[in-house]
Amino acid sequence: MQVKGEATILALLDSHATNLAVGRHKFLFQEGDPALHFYRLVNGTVQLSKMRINGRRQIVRLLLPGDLFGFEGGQHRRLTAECLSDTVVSQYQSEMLDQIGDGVTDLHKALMRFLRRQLFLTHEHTVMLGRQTALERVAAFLHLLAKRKNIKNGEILTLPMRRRDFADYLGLSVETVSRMLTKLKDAGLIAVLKDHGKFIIRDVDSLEDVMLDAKAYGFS
Amino acid sequence: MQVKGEATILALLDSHATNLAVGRHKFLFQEGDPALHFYRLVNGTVQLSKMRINGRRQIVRLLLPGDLFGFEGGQHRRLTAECLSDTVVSQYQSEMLDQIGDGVTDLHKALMRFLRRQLFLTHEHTVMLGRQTALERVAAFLHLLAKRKNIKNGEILTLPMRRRDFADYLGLSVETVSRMLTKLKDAGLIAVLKDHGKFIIRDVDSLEDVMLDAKAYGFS
DNA sequence: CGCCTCCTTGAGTACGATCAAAATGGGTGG
DNA sequence: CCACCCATTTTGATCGTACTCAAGGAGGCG
Repeated sequence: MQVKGEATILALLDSHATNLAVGRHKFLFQEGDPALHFYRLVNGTVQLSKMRINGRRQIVRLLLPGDLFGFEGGQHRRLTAECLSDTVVSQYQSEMLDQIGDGVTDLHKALMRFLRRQLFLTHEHTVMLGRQTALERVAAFLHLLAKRKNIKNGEILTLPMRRRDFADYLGLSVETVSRMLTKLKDAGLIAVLKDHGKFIIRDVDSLEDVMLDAKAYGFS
Repeated sequence: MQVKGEATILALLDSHATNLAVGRHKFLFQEGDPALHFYRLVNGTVQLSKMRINGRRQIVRLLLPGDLFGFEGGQHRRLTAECLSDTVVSQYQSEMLDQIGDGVTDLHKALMRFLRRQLFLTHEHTVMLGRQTALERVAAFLHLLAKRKNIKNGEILTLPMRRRDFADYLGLSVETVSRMLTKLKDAGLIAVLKDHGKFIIRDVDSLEDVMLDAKAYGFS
């Protein structure tokens, strides 16, 4: 079933494909590039990675022949695609994702957009777990929720999770989460209310700084 | 644009929706359940998690109102969805994902399936980075590639990555990867060839055991 | 042959986990 | 309303895993 599906993709796409040969250690695209195409890996190996400000890198996906990639969403690349070996890819216009099939409903387009966004968000999570310290993770989580819930400095962030859930999201122990919250509290970036699920966000921007590089911000 | 997209989803889906109210700490579904529906979170907070054999848990996604979930793919749930607060969700038949829009092409269906599979794979990666030891990660990576490339005991696994890439995929340092490979070599599960990109896989099943729980297998 | 890159091994350190105990708070029943 | 109990969080002490820094080996290529 899966195989049949992939064969179908191949057949339908091939009439619109441009084939590219790319050398070892060459980049197909890099973070920030405009996202004009998506790809199908024909031969070779490609890795998708993200680079953090402090130079630490996380590879979020390893691609083998048959894999599609480069449609993670958005106008610009949020990932870097590097060829690990001499590689052949088929290249397609990104617009095809919306155009193919005249009867494609808005619903389907929206679902696709949603899935692509999920993929992006999961990649962010991957980077966090692979390449951020405990303090950076806790700061990143609070920052994420503050942004998503549009919470300004001085306002209350409510999240109904217990510390156990908090820890299991961040890949840490309960105790470490608690300690990092205390650190952020002592630094004046948040206040922890008696109701343990509520925090006052005192300084969103500093949370972002800590999230990006706790050491550069001045923590230990 | 994003907002408009989501509003469109809402409007189109609502005619087919069943609304559910679910209490705090109740499960919407658990790993292994048949996957008959997908959902839209109307109110409350839901978390998607995976439990490892040794009892360690990783939350792979936190859902807020407006988020869609439950279409990660496959016949059975690979995630557990737990309500963190009293929650309202709209429930839809999974079949709608394939049926809606008569003009939906095989290409679009295949792309959707592919995206859903990617999401699943990324979740696996997330669990690895959040809740597996260095040795378990290295074993898991070799096991993954051996399976994917259909390599049997005694055969050669070629991966054109350098140790740097290996490490950045696993969220480890180069030195740690090297040490863990040596451990696996000393235990007789692999052999490391002079050409550093090639390994002989000596015992796929044991690699899987180590990947699942290195301590239970007998390491350190 | 010699240089350069990559990998491995070694020594010491540090971050976060684990184990243990104290503090805080919520809920229940008297 | 208060006293008690239980669950949860915080804090403390110790331990262990993986990181960092450093040196040594092994291949590849000119």
